[in-house]
Amino acid sequence: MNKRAFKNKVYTELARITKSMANPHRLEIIELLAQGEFPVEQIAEQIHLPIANASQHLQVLKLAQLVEINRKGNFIFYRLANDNVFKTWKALRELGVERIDTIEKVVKEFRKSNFDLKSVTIDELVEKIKSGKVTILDVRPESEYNHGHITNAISMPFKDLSKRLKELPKRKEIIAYCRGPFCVYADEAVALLTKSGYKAARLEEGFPDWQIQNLPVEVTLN
Amino acid sequence: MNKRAFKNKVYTELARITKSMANPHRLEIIELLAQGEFPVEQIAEQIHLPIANASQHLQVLKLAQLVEINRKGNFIFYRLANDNVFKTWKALRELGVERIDTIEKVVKEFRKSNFDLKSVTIDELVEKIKSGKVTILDVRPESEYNHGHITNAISMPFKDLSKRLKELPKRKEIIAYCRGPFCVYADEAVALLTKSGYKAARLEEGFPDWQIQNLPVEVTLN
DNA sequence: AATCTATTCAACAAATTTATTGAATAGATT
DNA sequence: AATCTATTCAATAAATTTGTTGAATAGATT
Repeated sequence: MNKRAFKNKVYTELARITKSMANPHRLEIIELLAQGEFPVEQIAEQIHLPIANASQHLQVLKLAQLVEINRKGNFIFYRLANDNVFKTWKALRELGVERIDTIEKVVKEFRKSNFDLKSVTIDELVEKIKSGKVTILDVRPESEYNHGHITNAISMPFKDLSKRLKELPKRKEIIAYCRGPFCVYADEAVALLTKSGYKAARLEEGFPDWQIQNLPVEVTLN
Repeated sequence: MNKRAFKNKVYTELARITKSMANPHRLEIIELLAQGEFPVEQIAEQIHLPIANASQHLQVLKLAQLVEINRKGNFIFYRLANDNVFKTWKALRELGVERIDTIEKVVKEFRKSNFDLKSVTIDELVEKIKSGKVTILDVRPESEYNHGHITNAISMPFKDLSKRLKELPKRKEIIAYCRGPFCVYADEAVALLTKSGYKAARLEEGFPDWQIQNLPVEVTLN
């Protein structure tokens, strides 16, 4: 094989992988699968897509070896093939937020007009944990919490939050987190908490960003 | 704006950026521009593309704000817009090498059948530098060396290497590097050096990978 | 073995991406 | 001001990607 044929082969393969990510629905699927494993039907529901279409996008990701499957009874669960998939999505996400004004603007405007709330970085949360006085709240659906969460975080899915407010301490600051920087559960939770007299802020990023930094996590066994 | 409209907007924008990278020629252009800035004609020549076609690909990257231009006299020089572009390319590259058997296999086979040589990682090179006994050889074209190189590296573009072999010490180990893991200059250099009785190995990755880790670099002023 | 059901497949039209060609343009240089 | 030239644009055909529909399938469950 000559030099040019070698390069063509390598870059064509890399473009193939890049293409498999280059679609809004597939990026959203990747972000979702960073939370754990899900059957097609749940993925389709989360992403607001017809099942057959979600399945097609999943085939694309599977063919590119970015996701793997795991059959349990009647259901086929999809999951990310490994950490590098999330790392690449994270790099793309950060590139987009930094480079494309539209994204930063849309995120800020959405947050501001709908919530206007405070947020903390992962580093800031680490400091708060060291100093002790903080309650960490996981507002994702319970199955995602069970699959992995920040050590000592309390699970309180957003849909249950209003009923379970009393369980939370009034004095300690509450940091709510969810799937990632574009996940709205944490915004909604902080808005509700603040309105109800709690001191609360959201974590800017999500659980997978915490996990990839090798910060302490727990898994719920069953 | 509601939740779904917000997410659609964000993921569509991120997919737009991803699409702008999702092409073999554009990935190769990004890797080249990680070495410095180049006019269209040089880019086209390096990538083996008609100029009009290279220009079109550059427009795609410019529209996505991944590259910027800089006019000098009659020429328009293209460069990466910032570090995150290289970081994302690096993430994609590592994902590809790890996930896609074809890539690893092609790289290994190409190296083995053509050269069968040794290589060292960036961490290993750092150790070798500490212990003193190593010569670092930059075999990229001189303009790329001038734009930025590993501190204390000697510039000896591969095309001049055979004439200038005598300038190199026989006893010290020589580590040659070039643009990145798919760049062949370093392989060719190590093959020639080894054949001529020098002790040589290539750096697995390239100068931009060194630079992004904040390891010591120099720029040639003029 | 028959049934059930989550998922995939197949086929199609619409939209997008790509390479090629030759002409147009912007902005230096003379 | 005229010329030169590196780069971009415009137009086209071919190839690829996308969403939709309804049927097919594989593998549990009964």
